[in-house]
Amino acid sequence: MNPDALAELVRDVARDVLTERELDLSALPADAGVERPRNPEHGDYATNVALRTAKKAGVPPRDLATWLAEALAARDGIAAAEIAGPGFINLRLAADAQGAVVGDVLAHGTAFGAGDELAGQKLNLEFVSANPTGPVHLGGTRWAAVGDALGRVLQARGAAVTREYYVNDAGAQIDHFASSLIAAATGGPTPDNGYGGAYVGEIAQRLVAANPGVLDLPEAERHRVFRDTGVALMLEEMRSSLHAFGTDFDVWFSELSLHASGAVQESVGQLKDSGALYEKDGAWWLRSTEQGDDKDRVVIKSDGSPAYIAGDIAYLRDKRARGFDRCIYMLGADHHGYTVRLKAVAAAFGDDPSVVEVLIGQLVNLVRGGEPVRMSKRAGTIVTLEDFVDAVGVDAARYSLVRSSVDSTLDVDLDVISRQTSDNPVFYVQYAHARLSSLARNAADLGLTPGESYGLLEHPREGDLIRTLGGFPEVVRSAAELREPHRVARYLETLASAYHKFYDSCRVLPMGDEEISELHRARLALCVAARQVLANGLALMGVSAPERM
RNA sequence: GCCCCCGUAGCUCAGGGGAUAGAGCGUCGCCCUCCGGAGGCGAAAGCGCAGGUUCGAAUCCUGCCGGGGGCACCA
Repeated sequence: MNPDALAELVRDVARDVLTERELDLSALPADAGVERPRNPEHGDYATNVALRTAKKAGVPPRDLATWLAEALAARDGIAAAEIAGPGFINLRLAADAQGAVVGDVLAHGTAFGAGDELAGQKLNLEFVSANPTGPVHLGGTRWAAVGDALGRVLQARGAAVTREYYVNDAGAQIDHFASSLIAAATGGPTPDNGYGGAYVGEIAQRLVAANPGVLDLPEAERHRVFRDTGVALMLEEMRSSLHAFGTDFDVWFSELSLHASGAVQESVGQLKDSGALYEKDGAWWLRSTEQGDDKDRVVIKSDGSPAYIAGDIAYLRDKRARGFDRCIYMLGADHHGYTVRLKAVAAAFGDDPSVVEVLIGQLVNLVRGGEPVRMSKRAGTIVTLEDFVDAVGVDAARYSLVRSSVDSTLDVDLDVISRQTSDNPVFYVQYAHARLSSLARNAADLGLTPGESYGLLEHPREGDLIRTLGGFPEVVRSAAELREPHRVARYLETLASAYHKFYDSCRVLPMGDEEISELHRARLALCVAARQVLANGLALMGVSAPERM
């Protein structure tokens, strides 16, 4: 019996009891369920349903708990139901009922943990979207890991996900980038507001090599070639480093294309016509204060040119036209003020602002030997995605970024992560998987095959492991609902721990010439299930599940 | 001044109103006659402060203190 089934049973019994006692059925919370108590003495599962229902039903919690416990104890699969404290009911499952979870895992395989509550939802996930004026740095890397993992989690629960990268290839920064490339190609000094990293020289060199004679073009023409080709080369580099990182985008959306196609003009015109924008001081304004902004924002400047947000207006309209139910934006903390503006854009189109969902990720701080490392794209003293991966590898890099809530600023100590020791919890989780893989190989050598006598799995640590496995689908479900993929990472650490503890106490393979028993076979099944769930969880984070380490 | 995030063990971080607040690393002490010791067992050590809501608050609300990040007719 998995937690869902048990919760269903509890609600079922509660309805029976309330009906029988002629109490108010609506007192029962719809989400009444079970939880795993911290203290093992409190049973396999516990429910607070009596506490939550008693007041509204008008009966003392302990009385209600008593009735519920009696009724629960009589049900199949429940070995014991005891009242504790103010009205908790502590439940113990029969070993065979609980062990059936192992069979569930084996039956579902890679699909264990998947669900369908998001089926039919079309979600657009926009993340990274770093300016194509330099390599992806650490902040973008955090989103590359978290955004991709979130996409995997959402897909696992049934959503249709499009990963999208908004390319800011219009605007002054791009011109500064082009000027910097020209300066590098001609041996001139890096211009003010320009970019001076080593990568600028490399790209300039490649650009000139691929376009002989480009330096002899008239200035405007030369600038255009450097800008367009430079951005293309830069993007190709970013795309390939993101790919190596395990993050691939379905759509690379050009900001410039929105201007070139007239989409900006059209969408702004639409909002002018509908009265969503108003004119003041020669400019056109978005009523962002209606969504809580400090002040309204300019969409069309008084000189007639579009402000940055005009692109966002066209872009959101485009996304909605492509049929996305939700547009999720993942932004750095330095852009948090943008949240209300984007919601205001949705509202301007007459949409519910909740179609725009903005996730704010706090910044990643770099530390080296306790000293903070300053990041500056222009000075070239940045730590890039590639630097990070070179230092610790893709798995450790992704895992260390995904395992924490994006609400937390993250301190990454380069000295620590460069050591490549087992400081990182990813090794703990991967090791469990490797150990289980090894066990599977040994079992195969011995001719041991998984068995289904799950009722034999009565050791406390077998029970812990089984219950942990049973909790996986709910973890994935909540990670998707809350947009918090780090929950999966934390779960995996718990699972790895439960497995190691089990393995320390319970012998799986027959010793010496011991005969193969049903217990051996049931334990092997449990191990296969544990390995499956570890692999499924690691896959959700885009981290490999090694057979050997 | 206004807005967002954070404040939990020595460090980095978990903890969706529930019982005795957890993990990794670090410190100290244990455990290998065969399945991977990259493991297990034990010890020391913590919710910034003050109110409020609740049967029950690390969690929700308010205020204060401390840290980080934002507040453009820039992009």
